[in-house]
Amino acid sequence: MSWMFKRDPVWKYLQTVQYGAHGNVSRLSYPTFFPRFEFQDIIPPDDFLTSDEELDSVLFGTLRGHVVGLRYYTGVVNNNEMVALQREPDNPYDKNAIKVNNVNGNQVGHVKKDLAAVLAYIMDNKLAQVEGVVPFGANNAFTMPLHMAFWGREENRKVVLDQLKKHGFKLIPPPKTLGFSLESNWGSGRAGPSYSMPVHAAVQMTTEQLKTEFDKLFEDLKEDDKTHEMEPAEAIETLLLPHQKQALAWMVSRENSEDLPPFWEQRNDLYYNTITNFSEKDRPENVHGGILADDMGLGKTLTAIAVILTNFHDGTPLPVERIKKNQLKKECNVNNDSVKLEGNTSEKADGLIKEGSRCSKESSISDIKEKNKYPMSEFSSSRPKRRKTADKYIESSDSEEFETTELPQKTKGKLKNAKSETKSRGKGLSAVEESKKTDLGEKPRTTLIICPLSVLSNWIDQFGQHIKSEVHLNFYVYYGPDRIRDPALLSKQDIVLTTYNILTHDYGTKGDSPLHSIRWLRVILDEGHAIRNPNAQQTKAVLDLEAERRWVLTGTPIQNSLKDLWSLLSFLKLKPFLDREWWLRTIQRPVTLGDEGGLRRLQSLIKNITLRRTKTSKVKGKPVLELPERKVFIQHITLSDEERKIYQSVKNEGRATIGRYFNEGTVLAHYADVLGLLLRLRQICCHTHLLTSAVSSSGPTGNDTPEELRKTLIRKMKLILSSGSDEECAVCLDSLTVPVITHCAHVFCKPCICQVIQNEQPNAKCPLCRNNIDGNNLLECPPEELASNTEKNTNMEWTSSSKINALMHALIDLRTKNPNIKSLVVSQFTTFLSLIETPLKASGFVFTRLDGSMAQKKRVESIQCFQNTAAGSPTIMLLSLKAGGVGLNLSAASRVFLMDPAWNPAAEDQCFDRCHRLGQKQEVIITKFIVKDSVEENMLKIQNTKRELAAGAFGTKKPNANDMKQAKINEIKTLIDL
DNA sequence: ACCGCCGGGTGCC
DNA sequence: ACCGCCGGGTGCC
Repeated sequence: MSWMFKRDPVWKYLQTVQYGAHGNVSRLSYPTFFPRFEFQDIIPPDDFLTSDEELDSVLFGTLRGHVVGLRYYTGVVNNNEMVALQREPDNPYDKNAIKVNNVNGNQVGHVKKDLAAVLAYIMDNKLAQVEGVVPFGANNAFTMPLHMAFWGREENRKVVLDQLKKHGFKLIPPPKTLGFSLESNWGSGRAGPSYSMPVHAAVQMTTEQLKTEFDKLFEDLKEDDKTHEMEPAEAIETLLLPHQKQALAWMVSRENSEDLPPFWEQRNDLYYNTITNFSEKDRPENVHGGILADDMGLGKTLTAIAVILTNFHDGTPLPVERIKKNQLKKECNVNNDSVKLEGNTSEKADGLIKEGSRCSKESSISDIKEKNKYPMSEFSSSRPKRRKTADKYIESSDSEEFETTELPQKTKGKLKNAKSETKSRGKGLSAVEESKKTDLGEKPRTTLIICPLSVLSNWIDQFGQHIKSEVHLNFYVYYGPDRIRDPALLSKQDIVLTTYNILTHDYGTKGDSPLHSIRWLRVILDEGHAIRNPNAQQTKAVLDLEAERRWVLTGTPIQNSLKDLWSLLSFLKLKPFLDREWWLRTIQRPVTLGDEGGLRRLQSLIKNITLRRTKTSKVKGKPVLELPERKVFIQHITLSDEERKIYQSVKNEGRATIGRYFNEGTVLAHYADVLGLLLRLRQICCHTHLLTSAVSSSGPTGNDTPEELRKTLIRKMKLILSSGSDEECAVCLDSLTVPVITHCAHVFCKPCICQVIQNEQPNAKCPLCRNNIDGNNLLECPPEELASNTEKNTNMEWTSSSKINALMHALIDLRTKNPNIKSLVVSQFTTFLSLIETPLKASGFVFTRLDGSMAQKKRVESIQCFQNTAAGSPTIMLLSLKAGGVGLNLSAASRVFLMDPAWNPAAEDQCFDRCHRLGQKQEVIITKFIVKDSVEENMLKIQNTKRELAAGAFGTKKPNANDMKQAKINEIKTLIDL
């Protein structure tokens, strides 16, 4: 190994945390100040992730020391290169030992032991984060100087200084200007060039400036490499819009690019990282991928499909022409195989081929739906019929035969096996291609797409829609209990589609994850923000995938926090950010502290690897998308006297209680009760019958007996589940499946939390609050109780409500004016939707329904039924606010009736966008029903505050626990007019 | 000389 | 390490 003598003093940051090469991951966990359920309703969960402990750090000062024992280790460093200090408590010679590693994680040496003695104490007790830079790293045989900066919370400053003093060390105080951007003017020795102080002192930008700067990050469409357009492969049937062609060109160029990754340059025969001053002989791989962060509805799925087919192999598209030419021949092959299959296998295989040769789009879709309708095997019993067939199929076919899902095609679709497909394509290829194929045994050829379950069917549909019918792709939907777990066969596919849950589940079952034993050509994460929680098993499962090209598609990018961006970067495997320390030192902290250099780096990073267009972005002066207008109307509702009476009595009673909490200063401790009251009020605004299903708030509980505790926890869980918030599991970040509550009152999916407990045993901790948890202490929601609640309602004699009257009036009016217009009727309360069914039926409306409780198969049916524009198709969809994912397309509707306001305006907007999206031809009119003089009006106020907050939320220091507490208390006051 | 000084051996934690 | 430190050899000027 060798190293450089010269380097630019570009960014000499002396800031870090003492994470080791792979970090102290538990510090990434959510802050623990409050139980999660207290906030989830009003402050979006993202905020939990952003008030980071590191951001509270201040610079205590710097210190000089020495790295010793260089000759025993291979790690080398340049002058002025950043190094990581890592505790090594198990060192047999000194329990205080501290390793010094270079950016690559190779050990350079140790901190000299007298200094290590005090540093170990500071690091072990997390009194400060110690970060190192080696001013003269090059050409040292035995020792080298080390500069350290100590960062920590203000309250720890004194103890750190005292400790150091006790051992005879004294920190050099930080320059008064600002701590974060420390110019290292410690040069002038013999080992390297000297550095002058920077001409300009570090500048701290104002919040305003920061925000403006951040906005600029994405406004760089004018760059050449992003305005270039590219025609998709011939195999793509759909015409791409200009912005999609731009994305295609950019993505293909990124995949094929041989450029160095951002912040790397070649210097002589070495590759040099300009941020950390690290250099090495091996050329760092560029990310053959990136982040496509276009707004929802700009066609990310189509763009991704175009990339797959256009940059199919070695930078060339899927050869459509040959396939066309050989169409006849191919049919022959298929038939041959069919004969062969018939000989040794079941009627199923026979059916596959027969069906394949002349099946309609419908039958093809239905077959895919067949495959996709089961949830993960763990969560539901498999369907015996199907399983039997598949088993038989696998058994009878030695090993080669493989069930491949053909895409739904407009004209025809096929189901056949991979073997026949490989053969037929082989014959269609040129000699060159053919020869490649033989040694292609090792060469990855398969694209893996991972998406949330909610958009799985969307991907299948879109492949069907956008690819010409004569094109044949080996496409396998790796989903359902019968999924074939054979890496050899999966790696012969062109495309494998699966969900995060399947991936995570397979990953959890050790040694049995075919997806992890394959080197993929390309991995595409749809809705990539799903991996924002670095602790989640799901994230680990994703990060462990091997791939040459990596893409993240996300409609809700980086907006939330820099942390999210780091998750994505670690998936993209962009050096040196795989290790969070370098990310924190060089970008996250500088940016959050308002440092210009940090922002510059962030900018060039984002410019390099992401493409983002919003609905209002322009291509050649024209908006990317010309969507019809969207109008939001608020219709005020006056409650009937009877409703008002009930409302007031509940409100007065609740206000008295909560007023008491305010006086006692225990509002937040009784947050569940506050939520309960608000929930009841919101329900009354919709329909008084909803009230009966509300969980009655029992008084203060001594909850000493286990049974009492159990009841309290179950009550809390039910409240959380029924309060209309989009409670998600903090482990998988997906909707809760089989919700369970821990003794520390946090709700997770049962499978997720069980996994966590298993992994961390014997000392498993709650991912949210780090309290100890025990698999035996998880409480499930008794399903019969949930069921009885809904039954109670259905047994009640139906009556209308002011809101229902208003809705029906509007719907009937609309039908009179234009019977073809379709509407979404949206509520957070599914029981309310049920109540609405009665008058809809009575008035002769054809309607369908979509809510979270429906099985995947029923959802898909419901969506297709509604999207169908044929006469007699439903004109109304009853939609629960959070049903379906971002990808849900309900563009057949042009009216939305929002029956009750949501806490989070973003949730409402997302819901509106399900019909106000690509494909919408009509003006979209949204009506929000808001009860006058009620909690609903107050919710609107809070929504506005939130919108303002979200607009200016980036980059600055996040509110701390106290700020949040105060904000919360203010919200409660607003909500119940206190 | 229970010192100083010399010079060889030696070297992370 | 062109150092520091150790410990043995040595001892007026």
